Amino acid sequence: MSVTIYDIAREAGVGVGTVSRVLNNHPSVSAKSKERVLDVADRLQYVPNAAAQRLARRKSRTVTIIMPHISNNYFVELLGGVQDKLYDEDYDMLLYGVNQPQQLQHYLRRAIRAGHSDGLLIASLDLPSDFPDMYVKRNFPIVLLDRHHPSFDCFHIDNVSSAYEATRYLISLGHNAIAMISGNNDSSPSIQRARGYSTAIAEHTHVSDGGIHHPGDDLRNDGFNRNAGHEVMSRLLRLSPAERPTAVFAASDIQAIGALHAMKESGLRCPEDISIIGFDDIDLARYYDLTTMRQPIRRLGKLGIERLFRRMEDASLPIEQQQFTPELVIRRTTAPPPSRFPVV
Amino acid sequence: MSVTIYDIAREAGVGVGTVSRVLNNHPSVSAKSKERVLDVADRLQYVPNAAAQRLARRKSRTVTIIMPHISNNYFVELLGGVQDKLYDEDYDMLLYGVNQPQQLQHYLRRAIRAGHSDGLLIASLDLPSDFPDMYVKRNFPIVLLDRHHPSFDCFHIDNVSSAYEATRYLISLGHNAIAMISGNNDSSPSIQRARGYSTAIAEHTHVSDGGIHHPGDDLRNDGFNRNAGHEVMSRLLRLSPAERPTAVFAASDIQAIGALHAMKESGLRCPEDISIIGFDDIDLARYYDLTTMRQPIRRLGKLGIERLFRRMEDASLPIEQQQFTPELVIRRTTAPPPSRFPVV
DNA sequence: TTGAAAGCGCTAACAC
DNA sequence: GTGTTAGCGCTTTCAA
Repeated sequence: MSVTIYDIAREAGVGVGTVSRVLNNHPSVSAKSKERVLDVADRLQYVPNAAAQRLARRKSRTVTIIMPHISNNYFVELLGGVQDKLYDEDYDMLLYGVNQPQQLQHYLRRAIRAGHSDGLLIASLDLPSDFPDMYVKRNFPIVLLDRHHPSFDCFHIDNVSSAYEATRYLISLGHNAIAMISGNNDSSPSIQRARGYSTAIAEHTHVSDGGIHHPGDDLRNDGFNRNAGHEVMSRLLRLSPAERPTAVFAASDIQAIGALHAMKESGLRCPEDISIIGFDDIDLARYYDLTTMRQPIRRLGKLGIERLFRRMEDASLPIEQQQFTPELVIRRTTAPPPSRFPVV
Repeated sequence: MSVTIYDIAREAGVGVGTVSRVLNNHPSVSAKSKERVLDVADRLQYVPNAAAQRLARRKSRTVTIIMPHISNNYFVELLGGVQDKLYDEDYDMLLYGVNQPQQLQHYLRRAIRAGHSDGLLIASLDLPSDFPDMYVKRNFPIVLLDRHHPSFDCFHIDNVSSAYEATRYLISLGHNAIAMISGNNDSSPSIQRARGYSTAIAEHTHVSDGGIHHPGDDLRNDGFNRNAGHEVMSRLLRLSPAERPTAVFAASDIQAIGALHAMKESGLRCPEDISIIGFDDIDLARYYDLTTMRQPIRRLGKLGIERLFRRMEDASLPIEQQQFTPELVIRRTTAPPPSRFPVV
């Protein structure tokens, strides 16, 4: 049905070896053969069969990326850092979006099949406990982003100290009734950020802890989604003004944005009534003038993919792990607290 | 190096045909063989070679998606509608993000190679003029999203009539000095929306056309970006109050938001001083209380991928083209014009 | 039901 | 330099 190198060989009066050599720019072919082959290939509109190439070369020129279901700007940015490199290297990108933990298992199995892809980038996903063993043994090139594991190359941030710093900033503004909007209780960044928050609160005894609040309804993306932020903030806003925190630390920008919407719906102003600080500095944060902790998201993506290429070349490389420290970006959703007992 | 069906066949004392049948759940195998093969496969930790399967089956179980460089919520939504279906069908998704027109050519060539993917979804991208011929002939399954072309299945919206309606709405509010913030002059939605605008203006002779203004600086994403909206609006605001339009139609929400920021910086209020209507109804629109034309983005993605699967099953299907009509969503950035000659 | 064997389309080693 | 040939690992037809 479709034209193969045998067709070209026959038409051009050469062997398939020569055709293959020409098509792959192998040096040892005469100019004459080269021209003839190229001519015929062009005339026949030859297009190589990708599956056959993969099988024969034992290389797929494809990289698999597994990340939470793309429903979120964080991943848009991460991918941005990855795509350019792939284009430069002429590699394809196979993308899996994970909704539920079970899917991760499924995708992992697919991803490491021979002939499927040559390397794997896993972002923002905790590995199943039985996973590392199996894959470390296979020695399949894997790089982790936004997560840490001793057996793999990792590029991630220090969640604990960043959350600590974010909370400290609210305290430094004079807030002494602070609460946290957290994510799902079993995602590691969520846990780590909560720990940083708690440490900061504990160190300042004059600050009352408004608690760490987990979303109940929408747990997509580990609770790092807009609905979750909206839901939790709505809960906080139902408290009496005296019980209500004057500042809130959201575990992610996208939740902070949900919280901002909840405030707006309740007729409250940010930062006049309640200050909000987020985490990540996704693109949207700028639009919302959101104070936040900036993660070098795009940079993580870029470093990760570059490392993956190096590892695909040389599987015996020593493991590389890099931790980054987010920086505080002050915008306009944080301010000193309102007086709690206004003159009547 | 890695274990093949030959290894399994040998160990299990059967032929490779039987192994293959067992692995593919072919009905005619004895329970005994089945058990033995499965046992050995499990013990040897067998994983099939994807490239070999593709070559032999002449199917890749992969769908390619080409869209503008993902930098934008629009595409997050679109992909959301696509991924679920792919998971259900157990297909892989190969994703290409296009930055510059030349990349599109490159990706198209890759995508239609045999053994690469079984179908192609192209979103929000104008096809190169020489493309259709080549691919129509090959009969490769292709579905277009957010664009129209007579030779392919298409799911898109009626840009002309929506822009017309948006403009009419401004006129109905009493505005008679209106301008448009447009995108890059060679993207088709940009052109179509400008046409709808012009038609509406032309039909109302008492309305003075403030012109169609294209961004000069930032042409990313066809000019559908925040900077572009900001830049153009700033230009309009430098006009004297008498020359200034009282209402503006922005070709996209994201530009409208840039325009809103420009107004704020100039100390002007929306809608009191100038009304603004956007286009798309992205997530942010709600937050900014932006009046806009709502596109069924997620739905387009879902319909597109479903159609693609049907076409992959049956390439001889007649072409299906569906055009949707965005709906007007009235929020709070539009109002009747201020009196143009206020009493001093 | 099952084994043998012929592809799928390409690469690469080998001999000339 | 170039043709021939043996894989790559799997599916599927054909006989038995």
